[in-house]
Amino acid sequence: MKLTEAKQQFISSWGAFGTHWGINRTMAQIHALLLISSDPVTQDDIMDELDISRGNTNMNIRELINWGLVERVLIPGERKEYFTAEKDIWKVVKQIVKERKKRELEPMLQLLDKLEDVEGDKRDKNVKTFVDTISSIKKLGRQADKILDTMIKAEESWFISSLMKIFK
Amino acid sequence: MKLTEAKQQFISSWGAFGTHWGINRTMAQIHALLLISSDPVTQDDIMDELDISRGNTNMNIRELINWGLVERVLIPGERKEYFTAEKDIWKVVKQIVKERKKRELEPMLQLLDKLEDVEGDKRDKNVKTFVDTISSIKKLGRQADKILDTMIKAEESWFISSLMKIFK
DNA sequence: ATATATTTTCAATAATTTTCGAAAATTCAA
DNA sequence: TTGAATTTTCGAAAATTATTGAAAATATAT
Repeated sequence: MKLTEAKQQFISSWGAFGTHWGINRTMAQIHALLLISSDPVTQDDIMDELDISRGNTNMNIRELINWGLVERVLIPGERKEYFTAEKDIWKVVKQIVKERKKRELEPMLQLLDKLEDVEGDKRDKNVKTFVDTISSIKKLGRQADKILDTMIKAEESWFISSLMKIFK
Repeated sequence: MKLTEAKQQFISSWGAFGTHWGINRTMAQIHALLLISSDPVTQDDIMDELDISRGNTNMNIRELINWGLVERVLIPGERKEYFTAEKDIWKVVKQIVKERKKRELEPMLQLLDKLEDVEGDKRDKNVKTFVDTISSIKKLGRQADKILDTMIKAEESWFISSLMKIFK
């Protein structure tokens, strides 16, 4: 397979992949493009390559910057801004985990805390099922939270080799 | 907080939560409702409770069944079908992991295999960056795949306690 | 300062996804 | 069989989300 074709396939699949994870197609495609670009690229490069409008490109680049996945690069003597993505995939994964934990897991755990002390007789089957479900979700969520914290701080080598020892 | 209010909050947040994960709101809400229902419920119960149409309810129940998260229950002497969700959250998580692994991770790994042997000179910076990125994603993906396999087969007690030992 | 290049914003539009609801199909008891 | 109860399908409508493109804002060079 030719490089050009391979690049296109990667960008397109990464985009489709993103949509399964609540990330919009364009944002994931821009990220893919930056991941496989050896040098920093400009907004116009991205527009050309992906054939999308200036506004759309700009919005999604900013969103990627918010997520901590992309950063601006200043090239001396150049007027335009350049962008580049972190290439170390372990760092990328950790960054995504960190953000999603903050945006999703933590608020969910807070809500579960509140919901768990619903008033009512625990002998009432409805109350019992509700409370039991909520607390088991919470319990698992808290454990996941701790494990993810460790992961976010860990080096890939340490983390993966620890897991591999357990899981053969 | 009253049970009714707590239930509503849980259903609504679980729905919002779902949308961050590529699951549509209604499907997640139906799942939430079933999770906290002590007894099996009918399609009409769900329609009433969530105030959604028959078609929508039916489609999403079927989708939940596809995902292996909900099952039909036959109640002797009753004409209507009843539905119920697995209440053991560890099983729910494993089932979701299993499905997403099959639907997303595995196809992605297959694609990466193909993309990795792109033709071209490895000394070309563009080729090199592409191949390096693809192979590092693949490497991490394969490791994740193995770990998830172990998890899918594991008992919660064993799995979590193993992790907790490592991660304190 | 002024002109020029570049980035950002945002209202309008387009595309996509979700939902509805009524009709068709199926199931099952009599 | 028939007919009532129930489930499923599917085209159209509604809602949501993504994208455009042009104007406004900002930054930089002359």
